[in-house]
Amino acid sequence: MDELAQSDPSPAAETRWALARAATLCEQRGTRLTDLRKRVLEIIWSSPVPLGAYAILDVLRDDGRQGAPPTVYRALDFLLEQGLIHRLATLNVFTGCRRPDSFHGGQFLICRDCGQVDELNNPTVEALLRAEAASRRFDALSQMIEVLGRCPECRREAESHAR
Amino acid sequence: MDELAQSDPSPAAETRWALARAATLCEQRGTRLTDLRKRVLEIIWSSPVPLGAYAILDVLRDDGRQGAPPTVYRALDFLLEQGLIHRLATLNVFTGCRRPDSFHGGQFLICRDCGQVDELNNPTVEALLRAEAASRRFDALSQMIEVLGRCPECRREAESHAR
DNA sequence: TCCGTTATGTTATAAAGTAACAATTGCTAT
DNA sequence: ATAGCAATTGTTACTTTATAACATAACGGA
Repeated sequence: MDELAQSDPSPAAETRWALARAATLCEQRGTRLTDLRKRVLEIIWSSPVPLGAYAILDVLRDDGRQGAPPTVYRALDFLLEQGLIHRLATLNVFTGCRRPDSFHGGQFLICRDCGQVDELNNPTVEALLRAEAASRRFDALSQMIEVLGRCPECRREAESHAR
Repeated sequence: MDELAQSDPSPAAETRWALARAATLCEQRGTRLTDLRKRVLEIIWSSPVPLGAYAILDVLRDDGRQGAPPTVYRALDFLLEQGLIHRLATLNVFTGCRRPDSFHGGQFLICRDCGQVDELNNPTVEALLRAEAASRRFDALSQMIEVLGRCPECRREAESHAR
């Protein structure tokens, strides 16, 4: 199992899957998924929308844990390095990665209204961009694709209000 | 003329082209390219690398102009709305748009080392992403693609140092 | 020329991210 | 087991990026 199934599992099941997968991957790689890092990953997966660093920090504090910004940012850096989360630069938020086994560029649909995110996986797009880079002798290290717009629910919502 | 020629004009010529094009477009659209907005656009085009808002503000102050952050951000908002510049979210910087006539998503190669930026224009990628969005009933408003890596010069540089 | 709209000036503050150093934890080799 | 080293976390202070709110000025049509 290296990809989260598309069968729309419950959020709690997704979170369990992500944590278990992360633990396995870190063990294989000889990196340490500490309590703090695991908790940050859990917080990210437990949220229906991507969270900013300070929102994560608030949850940690609610846990009763001590913490300052560097606490969160260091955990986030680790999770990013391990490919367990993505950072959405246009919104300064973080979201769990659904295919943490293969390092890959992020492809996201981001709802401008509700903040929900859908992760795409279009290998053709990735290949085309790699080819564009190569043709310009550019050494591509990472790809980030962020499509901003409106998710189906918010779209329906907006249309019903318009009437 | 609706696209900056690929024949590698001088930076000064590029800047002149961009300012003239912007003036025409704004007139056509009935929007006002004021002195401040024009100057900010000129500052952006005159720089070999994309600039952050505060770097632009520094130049404005060197001009002898009064100014605070909102001064710059408002001008930038206008230029973004008009499609005259792009914002590179991963770096919090702004760069001139080479095809300001057609609103379009940005596709960029960004050099991690020197900060230089190359704007791509791959309609296939754009169409594929639009199709992905549509198949999920997602209403796509804008696409942002940022490929981070190393430009040919910095690549050569790095390789020569490695020896 | 008056008036409403749009743009800019100004002050203050919010939000996001990092530097630097101290304290702690965990692992390894004796 | 334990000394010593490396990795992680705690803590303080700060930098950078961005916006809110309100005052002033410029512009453009009745």
